[in-house]
Amino acid sequence: MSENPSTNSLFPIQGEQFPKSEKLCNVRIINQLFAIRKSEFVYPFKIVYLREQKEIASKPPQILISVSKRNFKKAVTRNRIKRQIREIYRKNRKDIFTEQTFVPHYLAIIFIAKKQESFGFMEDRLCKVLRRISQKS
RNA sequence: AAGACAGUCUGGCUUAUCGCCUUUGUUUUUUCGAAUGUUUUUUUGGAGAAAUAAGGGAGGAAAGUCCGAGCAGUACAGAGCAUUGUACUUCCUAACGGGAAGGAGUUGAGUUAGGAAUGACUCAAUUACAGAUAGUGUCGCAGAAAAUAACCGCCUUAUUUCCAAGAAAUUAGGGUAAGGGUGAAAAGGUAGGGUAAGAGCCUACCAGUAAUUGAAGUAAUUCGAUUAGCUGGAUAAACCUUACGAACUGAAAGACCAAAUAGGUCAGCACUUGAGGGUGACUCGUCCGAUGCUGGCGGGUAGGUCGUUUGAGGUAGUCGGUGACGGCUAUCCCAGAUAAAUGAUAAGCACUUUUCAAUCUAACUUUGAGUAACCAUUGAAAAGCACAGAACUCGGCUUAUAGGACUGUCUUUUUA
RNA sequence: GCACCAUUCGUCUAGGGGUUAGGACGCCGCCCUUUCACGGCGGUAACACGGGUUCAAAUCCCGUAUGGUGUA
Repeated sequence: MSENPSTNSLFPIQGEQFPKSEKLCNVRIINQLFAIRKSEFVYPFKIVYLREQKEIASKPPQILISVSKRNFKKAVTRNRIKRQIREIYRKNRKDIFTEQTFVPHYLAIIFIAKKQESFGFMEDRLCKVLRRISQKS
């Protein structure tokens, strides 16, 4: 479609922007997402995803990030983990989701671990899970 | 100078790459309305999106949700009961259970008076600090007795036994708080008089209570005087009494806009003799025109704006006040998110600790010099760099907190 | 966000100013039995933490920590 093969039509202009339309806020869709429960797991991430049938994804997926209050009591550490996960997703999604791969409509990234992990470790593992989802058909 | 304790203030910095939220300006674009106009338009206003430029973007506790207010809705004549909170005095404050200054009590240290008990003064810490003589309740164990004290003891009267009298003993009664190994607490303390034995029964001194009253102080209270009965345990963070206060619910409060009650089905009513709708304040007129209205069942929607960040506001100066704090003047606008923004990564600097090396020397071995601790300086490496994230907004309190700065008190050492 | 409750042996609990802090299940030892189980006897082990009131606190009051509940 596009002349330049490096550009991705899902994330056309500035590939590393993260506007509000890519965040999942609707309560009904969240309930639907967790009712269906299609998921992948690689420590320390569990990913729940949903793709509506008969539709080809033309928009980038909406995501939500969840860190349990039970495992991390303090708001400061929860906020930091969520920010790190958001940065990893923002930097790497362009390479993972393209027109040729499987693109879900909605994603929930859940952090399962009981202690904080290093940024490099989390980046490696999160890319691995997202690639596994993108290989599906 | 070091350490401990208490209080006040502060709570890292820089660069690069990629981002998030918000305010304002410009450009492009979508949509809605108004005017002009009628193939194509132009002007203007509102709302949304994108790009770009500039500005701003967590705290001293944002935390706990322990108090007090603003604000909003509901209720409400007034007063009382019930429930519940507070409690030395004066002041500060919008208000407070907060704060300031003062008073009193308790504890500790020092000085001093004294034979001692103890008193006086100074300093520090601390106190939910009204009432126990309005009433009710409770006070385990021990102890005679735990709050209307008589078990033992002491004294005495009557009776009986022995009997010259007295003494002793038995039984019944009376008086008596001086004595009785307890206990957290034992019915004012000491001395003298007094008595059958005793007792504030009386007297002196001391402690305390009540009433009247003088002086100082705004007051709490302090220093005194007179009289009285002589004395009345503790507990109100037991019930309670007195005084003062509290209506209830919380921004998920509340206000507005948009969307929605379509189609279906059941029952009733009206109707081509014109139902109903548009235009219009209404009627007439005119246009559309066959189903319309009411109720039930069932079905369906759940988003946005305001509230919301200009406020008992901040900063600086100055004046008043012992102080909390207040007045005046100047100046500034300083987060506003909504399943949760204020960041992520990398590098460097600063700070702290540890280790190593070098310099410096006390000292030692010895007389060529060598080995060289502590402190300090320089360099390198490693580790650490607190507590913690706004959710309508303020005033406090409480709790957490690496490192740094300042002030006060106490202790130790050195010098004079 | 707001409102509220609880914390006692390893577990579930009683006790609401004066007890040796009681009970059940568990664990340990002994007896019973050829052995195990059942049963009997005995033992072990607890008032979340820090202050205060009181002669005396698991209990009353204040603060902290932890866990939980309700609320659209």
